[in-house]
Amino acid sequence: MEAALKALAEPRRRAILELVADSEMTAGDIASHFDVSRPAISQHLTVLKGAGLVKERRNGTRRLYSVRPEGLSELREFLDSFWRKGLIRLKDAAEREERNKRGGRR
Amino acid sequence: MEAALKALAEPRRRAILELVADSEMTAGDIASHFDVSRPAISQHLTVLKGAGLVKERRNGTRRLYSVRPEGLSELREFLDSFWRKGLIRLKDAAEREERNKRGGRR
DNA sequence: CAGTAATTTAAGTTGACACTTACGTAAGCC
DNA sequence: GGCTTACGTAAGTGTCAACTTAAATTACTG
Repeated sequence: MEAALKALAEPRRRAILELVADSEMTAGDIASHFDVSRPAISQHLTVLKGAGLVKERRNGTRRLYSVRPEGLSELREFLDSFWRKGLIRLKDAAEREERNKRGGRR
Repeated sequence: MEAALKALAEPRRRAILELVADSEMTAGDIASHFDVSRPAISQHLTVLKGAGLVKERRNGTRRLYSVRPEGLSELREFLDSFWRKGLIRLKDAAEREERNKRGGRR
Protein backbone atom coordinates (compact mmCIF):
# COMPACT_ATOMS: atom_id res chain seq x y z
CA MET A 1 0.00 0.00 0.00
CA GLU A 2 2.92 2.22 0.83
CA ALA A 3 4.24 1.67 -2.69
CA ALA A 4 0.84 2.32 -4.29
CA LEU A 5 0.47 5.60 -2.41
CA LYS A 6 3.96 6.76 -3.31
CA ALA A 7 3.32 5.83 -6.92
CA LEU A 8 -0.02 7.65 -7.06
CA ALA A 9 1.32 10.75 -5.34
CA GLU A 10 3.21 11.68 -8.50
CA PRO A 11 0.91 13.44 -11.02
CA ARG A 12 2.64 12.11 -14.10
CA ARG A 13 2.19 8.55 -12.90
CA ARG A 14 -1.53 9.14 -12.36
CA ALA A 15 -1.68 10.47 -15.92
CA ILE A 16 0.05 7.32 -17.18
CA LEU A 17 -2.43 5.19 -15.26
CA GLU A 18 -5.35 7.08 -16.80
CA LEU A 19 -3.85 6.36 -20.21
CA VAL A 20 -3.42 2.61 -19.76
CA ALA A 21 -6.75 2.35 -17.96
CA ASP A 22 -8.53 2.57 -21.31
CA SER A 23 -6.31 0.28 -23.34
CA GLU A 24 -3.03 -1.56 -23.34
CA MET A 25 -0.25 0.66 -24.69
CA THR A 26 3.41 0.35 -25.59
CA ALA A 27 6.01 2.26 -23.62
CA GLY A 28 6.69 4.42 -26.65
CA ASP A 29 3.05 5.28 -27.20
CA ILE A 30 2.74 6.26 -23.57
CA ALA A 31 5.88 8.39 -23.72
CA SER A 32 4.62 10.20 -26.82
CA HIS A 33 1.79 11.65 -24.73
CA PHE A 34 4.20 13.55 -22.51
CA ASP A 35 6.89 16.14 -23.01
CA VAL A 36 9.52 14.35 -20.98
CA SER A 37 12.13 11.93 -22.24
CA ARG A 38 11.35 8.26 -22.77
CA PRO A 39 13.70 7.11 -20.02
CA ALA A 40 11.70 9.24 -17.59
CA ILE A 41 8.52 7.42 -18.61
CA SER A 42 10.33 4.11 -18.44
CA GLN A 43 11.31 4.89 -14.86
CA HIS A 44 7.75 5.82 -13.98
CA LEU A 45 6.54 2.55 -15.48
CA THR A 46 9.04 0.66 -13.34
CA VAL A 47 7.68 2.35 -10.24
CA LEU A 48 4.07 1.63 -11.24
CA LYS A 49 4.94 -1.98 -11.93
CA GLY A 50 6.73 -2.23 -8.58
CA ALA A 51 3.60 -0.93 -6.88
CA GLY A 52 1.51 -3.55 -8.67
CA LEU A 53 -0.58 -0.89 -10.39
CA VAL A 54 0.42 -1.90 -13.88
CA LYS A 55 1.36 -5.10 -15.62
CA GLU A 56 3.80 -5.60 -18.47
CA ARG A 57 3.46 -7.98 -21.41
CA ARG A 58 6.31 -8.39 -23.90
CA ASN A 59 5.76 -8.82 -27.57
CA GLY A 60 8.94 -8.88 -29.59
CA THR A 61 10.81 -5.68 -28.91
CA ARG A 62 7.64 -3.95 -27.66
CA ARG A 63 6.46 -3.85 -24.08
CA LEU A 64 2.76 -3.47 -23.58
CA TYR A 65 1.48 -1.97 -20.36
CA SER A 66 -2.00 -2.18 -18.92
CA VAL A 67 -3.67 -1.27 -15.67
CA ARG A 68 -3.88 -3.74 -12.79
CA PRO A 69 -6.88 -2.77 -10.66
CA GLU A 70 -6.13 -5.30 -7.91
CA GLY A 71 -3.13 -3.14 -7.09
CA LEU A 72 -5.54 -0.62 -5.65
CA SER A 73 -7.54 -2.96 -3.41
CA GLU A 74 -5.42 -2.67 -0.30
CA LEU A 75 -5.39 1.11 -0.50
CA ARG A 76 -9.11 1.22 -1.17
CA GLU A 77 -9.82 -0.92 1.85
CA PHE A 78 -7.58 1.21 4.03
CA LEU A 79 -9.30 4.40 2.93
CA ASP A 80 -12.77 2.92 3.32
CA SER A 81 -12.19 1.62 6.82
CA PHE A 82 -10.49 4.81 7.80
CA TRP A 83 -13.30 6.89 6.39
CA ARG A 84 -15.92 4.86 8.25
CA LYS A 85 -13.99 5.07 11.51
CA GLY A 86 -13.72 8.83 11.09
CA LEU A 87 -17.41 9.25 10.42
CA ILE A 88 -18.32 7.26 13.52
CA ARG A 89 -16.08 9.50 15.57
CA LEU A 90 -17.77 12.57 14.11
CA LYS A 91 -21.19 11.18 14.97
CA ASP A 92 -20.15 10.31 18.53
CA ALA A 93 -18.67 13.76 19.00
CA ALA A 94 -21.91 15.36 17.81
CA GLU A 95 -23.92 13.27 20.26
CA ARG A 96 -21.65 14.13 23.16
CA GLU A 97 -21.98 17.77 22.21
CA GLU A 98 -25.75 17.43 22.22
CA ARG A 99 -25.78 15.77 25.65
CA ASN A 100 -23.57 18.53 27.04
CA LYS A 101 -25.94 21.20 25.74
CA ARG A 102 -28.95 19.51 27.34
CA GLY A 103 -27.11 18.91 30.61
CA GLY A 104 -25.99 22.54 30.73
CA ARG A 105 -29.52 23.87 30.17
CA ARG A 106 -31.01 22.07 33.18
CA MET B 1 -6.74 15.18 -4.02
CA GLU B 2 -3.16 15.78 -5.00
CA ALA B 3 -2.54 17.18 -1.52
CA ALA B 4 -4.30 14.28 0.19
CA LEU B 5 -2.22 11.75 -1.74
CA LYS B 6 1.04 13.53 -0.99
CA ALA B 7 0.07 13.74 2.66
CA LEU B 8 -0.85 10.05 2.89
CA ALA B 9 2.26 8.91 1.05
CA GLU B 10 4.34 9.71 4.12
CA PRO B 11 4.17 6.87 6.69
CA ARG B 12 4.51 9.09 9.72
CA ARG B 13 1.54 11.14 8.62
CA ARG B 14 -0.56 8.02 8.24
CA ALA B 15 0.45 7.05 11.76
CA ILE B 16 -0.61 10.49 13.01
CA LEU B 17 -3.94 10.09 11.26
CA GLU B 18 -4.48 6.70 12.88
CA LEU B 19 -3.84 8.34 16.24
CA VAL B 20 -6.30 11.19 15.87
CA ALA B 21 -8.84 8.90 14.22
CA ASP B 22 -9.75 7.52 17.63
CA SER B 23 -9.82 10.71 19.61
CA GLU B 24 -8.92 14.37 19.51
CA MET B 25 -5.35 14.90 20.69
CA THR B 26 -3.04 17.80 21.44
CA ALA B 27 0.04 18.40 19.33
CA GLY B 28 2.21 17.46 22.28
CA ASP B 29 0.39 14.19 22.94
CA ILE B 30 0.73 13.28 19.30
CA ALA B 31 4.43 14.14 19.29
CA SER B 32 5.04 11.99 22.38
CA HIS B 33 4.08 8.92 20.36
CA PHE B 34 7.01 9.36 18.00
CA ASP B 35 10.75 9.58 18.31
CA VAL B 36 11.13 12.71 16.24
CA SER B 37 11.17 16.28 17.49
CA ARG B 38 7.97 18.21 18.13
CA PRO B 39 8.62 20.66 15.31
CA ALA B 40 8.71 17.73 12.92
CA ILE B 41 5.25 16.65 14.09
CA SER B 42 4.02 20.22 13.92
CA GLN B 43 5.11 20.38 10.29
CA HIS B 44 3.37 17.11 9.52
CA LEU B 45 0.21 18.44 11.13
CA THR B 46 0.42 21.54 8.95
CA VAL B 47 0.60 19.33 5.88
CA LEU B 48 -2.33 17.20 7.03
CA LYS B 49 -4.37 20.30 7.76
CA GLY B 50 -3.48 21.74 4.36
CA ALA B 51 -4.72 18.54 2.75
CA GLY B 52 -7.99 18.81 4.68
CA LEU B 53 -7.38 15.50 6.44
CA VAL B 54 -7.27 16.97 9.92
CA LYS B 55 -8.89 19.87 11.69
CA GLU B 56 -7.45 22.03 14.43
CA ARG B 57 -9.26 23.45 17.46
CA ARG B 58 -7.53 25.84 19.81
CA ASN B 59 -8.03 25.75 23.53
CA GLY B 60 -5.80 28.13 25.42
CA THR B 61 -2.24 27.38 24.53
CA ARG B 62 -3.17 23.85 23.40
CA ARG B 63 -4.10 22.87 19.89
CA LEU B 64 -6.37 19.89 19.54
CA TYR B 65 -6.29 17.89 16.35
CA SER B 66 -8.91 15.48 15.07
CA VAL B 67 -9.50 13.57 11.87
CA ARG B 68 -11.58 15.06 9.06
CA PRO B 69 -13.00 12.16 7.02
CA GLU B 70 -14.46 14.40 4.31
CA GLY B 71 -10.88 15.13 3.31
CA LEU B 72 -10.72 11.62 1.92
CA SER B 73 -13.88 11.69 -0.22
CA GLU B 74 -12.36 13.02 -3.41
CA LEU B 75 -9.54 10.48 -3.28
CA ARG B 76 -11.95 7.68 -2.44
CA GLU B 77 -14.14 8.57 -5.41
CA PHE B 78 -11.13 8.74 -7.71
CA LEU B 79 -9.91 5.32 -6.62
CA ASP B 80 -13.36 3.78 -6.84
CA SER B 81 -14.06 5.02 -10.33
CA PHE B 82 -10.60 4.08 -11.41
CA TRP B 83 -10.94 0.63 -9.93
CA ARG B 84 -14.29 0.06 -11.62
CA LYS B 85 -12.97 1.25 -14.96
CA GLY B 86 -10.00 -1.11 -14.62
CA LEU B 87 -12.19 -4.09 -13.78
CA ILE B 88 -14.41 -3.46 -16.78
CA ARG B 89 -11.33 -3.39 -18.97
CA LEU B 90 -10.16 -6.68 -17.50
CA LYS B 91 -13.55 -8.27 -18.14
CA ASP B 92 -13.64 -7.00 -21.73
CA ALA B 93 -10.13 -8.30 -22.33
CA ALA B 94 -11.10 -11.72 -20.96
CA GLU B 95 -14.12 -11.86 -23.25
CA ARG B 96 -12.08 -10.87 -26.29
CA GLU B 97 -9.60 -13.57 -25.36
CA GLU B 98 -12.40 -16.12 -25.14
CA ARG B 99 -13.78 -15.13 -28.55
CA ASN B 100 -10.32 -15.44 -30.06
CA LYS B 101 -9.90 -18.95 -28.66
CA ARG B 102 -13.24 -20.08 -30.05
CA GLY B 103 -12.54 -18.46 -33.43
CA GLY B 104 -9.10 -20.09 -33.57
CA ARG B 105 -10.51 -23.53 -32.81
CA ARG B 106 -12.95 -23.53 -35.70
C1' DC C 1 4.23 42.06 34.83
C1' DA C 2 7.80 38.32 34.94
C1' DG C 3 7.94 33.48 34.16
C1' DT C 4 6.72 29.25 32.15
C1' DA C 5 4.28 25.97 29.14
C1' DA C 6 2.60 24.58 24.49
C1' DT C 7 3.28 25.13 20.09
C1' DT C 8 4.71 27.17 15.60
C1' DT C 9 8.15 29.50 12.62
C1' DA C 10 12.88 30.15 10.85
C1' DA C 11 17.03 28.51 8.92
C1' DG C 12 20.03 25.10 7.66
C1' DT C 13 21.31 20.01 6.36
C1' DT C 14 20.64 15.74 4.25
C1' DG C 15 18.55 12.31 1.43
C1' DA C 16 15.20 11.03 -1.98
C1' DC C 17 13.45 11.41 -6.51
C1' DA C 18 12.11 13.17 -11.07
C1' DC C 19 14.58 14.40 -14.63
C1' DT C 20 18.51 14.54 -18.27
C1' DT C 21 22.04 12.53 -21.65
C1' DA C 22 24.72 8.68 -22.86
C1' DC C 23 25.16 3.85 -23.26
C1' DG C 24 23.58 -1.15 -23.16
C1' DT C 25 20.43 -4.88 -24.77
C1' DA C 26 17.36 -7.60 -27.30
C1' DA C 27 14.45 -8.65 -31.17
C1' DG C 28 13.20 -8.06 -36.08
C1' DC C 29 15.07 -6.96 -41.08
C1' DC C 30 18.16 -6.42 -45.36
C1' DG D 1 26.28 -10.64 -39.80
C1' DG D 2 25.42 -5.54 -39.63
C1' DC D 3 21.42 -1.99 -39.12
C1' DT D 4 17.50 -0.32 -37.03
C1' DT D 5 13.78 -0.16 -33.68
C1' DA D 6 12.05 -0.22 -29.05
C1' DC D 7 13.23 -0.32 -24.92
C1' DG D 8 15.73 -0.29 -20.30
C1' DT D 9 19.86 0.95 -17.31
C1' DA D 10 23.68 4.01 -15.63
C1' DA D 11 25.32 8.11 -13.96
C1' DG D 12 24.93 12.75 -12.92
C1' DT D 13 22.12 17.10 -11.62
C1' DG D 14 18.64 20.15 -9.42
C1' DT D 15 14.71 20.44 -6.59
C1' DC D 16 11.87 19.32 -2.88
C1' DA D 17 10.67 17.61 1.53
C1' DA D 18 11.59 15.59 6.21
C1' DC D 19 14.33 16.42 9.68
C1' DT D 20 17.28 19.13 13.15
C1' DT D 21 18.26 23.12 16.62
C1' DA D 22 17.32 27.77 17.86
C1' DA D 23 14.20 31.60 18.20
C1' DA D 24 9.50 33.66 18.12
C1' DT D 25 4.58 33.54 19.44
C1' DT D 26 0.64 32.96 22.29
C1' DA D 27 -1.85 32.11 26.39
C1' DC D 28 -1.88 31.05 31.17
C1' DT D 29 -0.26 31.83 36.31
C1' DG D 30 1.70 33.58 40.48
